[in-house]
Amino acid sequence: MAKTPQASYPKASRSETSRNERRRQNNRREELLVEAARLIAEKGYEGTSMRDIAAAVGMLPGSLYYHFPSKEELFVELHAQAVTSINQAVDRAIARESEPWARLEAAVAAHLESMLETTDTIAIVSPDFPEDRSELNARLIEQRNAYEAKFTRLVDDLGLPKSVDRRMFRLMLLGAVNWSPIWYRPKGKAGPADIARAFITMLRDSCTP
Amino acid sequence: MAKTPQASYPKASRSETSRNERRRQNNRREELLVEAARLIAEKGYEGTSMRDIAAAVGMLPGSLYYHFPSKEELFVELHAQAVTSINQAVDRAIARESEPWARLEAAVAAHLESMLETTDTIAIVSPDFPEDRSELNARLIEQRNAYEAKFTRLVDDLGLPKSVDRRMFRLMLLGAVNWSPIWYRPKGKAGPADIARAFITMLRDSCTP
DNA sequence: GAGCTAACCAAACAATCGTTTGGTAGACTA
DNA sequence: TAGTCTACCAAACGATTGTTTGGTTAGCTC
Repeated sequence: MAKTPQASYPKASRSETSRNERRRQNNRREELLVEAARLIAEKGYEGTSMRDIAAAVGMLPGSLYYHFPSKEELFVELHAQAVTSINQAVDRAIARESEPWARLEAAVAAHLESMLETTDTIAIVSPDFPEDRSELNARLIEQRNAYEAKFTRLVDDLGLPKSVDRRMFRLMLLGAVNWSPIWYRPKGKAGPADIARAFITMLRDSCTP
Repeated sequence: MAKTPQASYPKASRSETSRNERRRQNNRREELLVEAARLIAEKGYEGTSMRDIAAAVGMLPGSLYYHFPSKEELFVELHAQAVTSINQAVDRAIARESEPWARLEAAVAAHLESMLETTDTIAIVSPDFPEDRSELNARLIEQRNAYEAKFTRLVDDLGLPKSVDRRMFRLMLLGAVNWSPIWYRPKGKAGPADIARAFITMLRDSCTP
């Protein structure tokens, strides 16, 4: 009973024998999350019913509640998974660069790629839940805080002139990036890397000749 | 039976006497739209039921269908109203300026003010409907096309160097602007005009010293 | 092979959803 | 004053929602 692990999924067994961890356990759970992500990305949170998710994996609606205590909890876990995934992708990207502007551009490109290429992430990182579901929103925002702090650091490292508001700089860049799923078309000639380069270039270099 | 006028609301009368147009008609209809906008801005489209809207104006749920043929149609009209409102606000704003960058900044400020100050417009202009409701989305996009074309013209007038992709410029700016309701807090010291100035400054002037 | 439990099935629950149908009070027209 | 039409009320319809409850089976340990 150490610091309330709160594992909603069944524990491996009572014995702590590390042999054969997790046994046959959580088989469909991962598959469930994948299908749920796909459906929610396509039809939205409200537009996707528990029956839809269950049918996608060939289960009955009630069976979902063996794996997740509620629909909201399912989404929170989905959101956490998406944030972790993007976080890792961004970390790998900025590790390859050293120059500050190049690092920021790589981070933006990785963020864009996660949102635009892997369809599952769309509408998850940018869930735009209505305000009245405040407790849900609070948990989602908390999950994203560490991620956004990473961009604060990247912007700080740019050594911008003091006349430039660094917070506004970050909000403008991330806003433009997060909005891109709205207008992005996969068949277009501009991929994530192109968009990232264009955005960074417009901020770094002056647009007035 | 001329080209299917399809007026869902009742015609003033059979006679075409222009005296006393619209009589006492459409009394609560306007009030209905106002309350619907307020509720949808607060709880989202799916989160707002026809019963909620009816209760807000003191009517019974079924009575809404005297004014609107469906919930979707109600929203489409709401969206059209919001787009028109923003359109007019932007027009008034750019009419006061002559220098191209000042005109663009004024347009952005007006757009931001419409989204951030008048709460009714939030989540209406940026409805982010799931993809599967394609026919609804198509109609909303059509309503916004004329509005977005206005920004295309404003950007063209800037006389940007040929190295700058004007489409990307517009998408970046509008993306950053449309995302701002996510992080904007009314009690903050940066109002719509401040945000507009910051965004435009970062694009016009170089961020590298 | 007895016992246990993870991982489901089967069937319902109450609530809510958008919408329809039939009726009606009151203002207006003729 | 009779008739018409607007702007609702009253009550339901069927469908769908998230969720619960009790049973069942297959794989594991002992």
